[in-house]
Amino acid sequence: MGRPLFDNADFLAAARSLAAERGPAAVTVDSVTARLGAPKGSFYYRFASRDLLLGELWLTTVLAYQQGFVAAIEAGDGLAAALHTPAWVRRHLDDARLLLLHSRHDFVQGDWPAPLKRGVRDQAERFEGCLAAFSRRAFGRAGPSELRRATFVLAEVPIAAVRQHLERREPPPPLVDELIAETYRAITARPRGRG
Amino acid sequence: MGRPLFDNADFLAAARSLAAERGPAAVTVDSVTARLGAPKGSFYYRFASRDLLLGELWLTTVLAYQQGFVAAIEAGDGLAAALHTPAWVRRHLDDARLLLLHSRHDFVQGDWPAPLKRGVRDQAERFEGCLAAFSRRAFGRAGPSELRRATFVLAEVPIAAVRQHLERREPPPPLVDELIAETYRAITARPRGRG
DNA sequence: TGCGTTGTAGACTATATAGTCTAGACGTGA
DNA sequence: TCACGTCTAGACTATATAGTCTACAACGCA
Repeated sequence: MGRPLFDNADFLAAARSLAAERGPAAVTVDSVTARLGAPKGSFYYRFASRDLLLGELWLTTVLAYQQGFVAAIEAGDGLAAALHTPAWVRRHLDDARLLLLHSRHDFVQGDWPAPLKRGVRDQAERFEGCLAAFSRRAFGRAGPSELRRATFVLAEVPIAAVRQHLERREPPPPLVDELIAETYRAITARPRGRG
Repeated sequence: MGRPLFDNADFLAAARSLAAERGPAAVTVDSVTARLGAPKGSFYYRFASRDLLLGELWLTTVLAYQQGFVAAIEAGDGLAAALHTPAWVRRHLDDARLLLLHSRHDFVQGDWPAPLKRGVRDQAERFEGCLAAFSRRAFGRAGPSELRRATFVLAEVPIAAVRQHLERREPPPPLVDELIAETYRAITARPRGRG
């Protein structure tokens, strides 16, 4: 042997399926290489550490998820942004399990590997930019409480509505979209409060 | 040496604070006994396994949390049940972190220790009973989609609204209650749909 | 054909962890 | 005061894991 039998993508794919099946904690260097039939040396030849593998796994997944969300916001369609979560989940059940059933800290604890830090920061800033843009459009300004409202309606509620179906490995039913949409309308309706 | 220096409650308290600070994974037999200055033998004299400790920790916490929720449902006050989450979180920040920031499976993976199984099952049944009761009252029946709505408005949304504050170790601001209440009214309002 | 680069191969080390086991200290009741 | 039961004490075992290190195989190029 001597020529490449495994590349970065192989390791990432094995890690991805393990994480979807059994959670990020089950993604060990041994389990990944075993699934691939690869020796440990090949793994460490390509990834400096387990953290780098898991960080890359998380980051690529969150970017893929965020893409449609950002597009909806840029198109000025807040409801579509809120409904992006169930839609994406239906198309990418495994990736969704990986991303939405676990926290970022279940992938990499403590400091993130330097090569990924900027990527994570950019991702977060882009997301916050979306919240601010939406906030201005829907609520007229992007102060703290408007941003809090935006987070609630665009992120927290959609993710919460989808979670139990991810746990059961099933696509969220249409009712989930209804619940998200009804909440969206209530929270973005101009005259707020109980009266 | 000889007479009891530590009892079950001591170990549970040490585990509780560790879990709140650093998550259930950080609750190891060594970390718990170290925090207490107790020897390992004392721990295993009282708990058959780490799983038993963590299971008991989770179960007692979820029961404490559920108590106010059940009371609100039995009083026929659905909104109070939805707002119970932020209220309880404010009074028990540490326990709330422990309970709401992690899944049950982060405490005990695989099969639960036999002595706890029944407790967990009863707890789940009681919760489902509440959902059904609320469902009947708010939606007229307790079919699958009404139960799904009930879960959304009584559990998923309140917990989601509170999460980011738990992560920051801060009490949820009043705005969180507003968001939950507005959602509650929208979802339980009689004439549904977009019209 | 020989040599250097790239990557495979897997034994090896270090460390964290759950759980076991034996010794013995202390209090209590006979 | 003695024997026994309760509980502390901590060394010990087994296992999982991240990461290291040395050997060498295959390929391309001179």
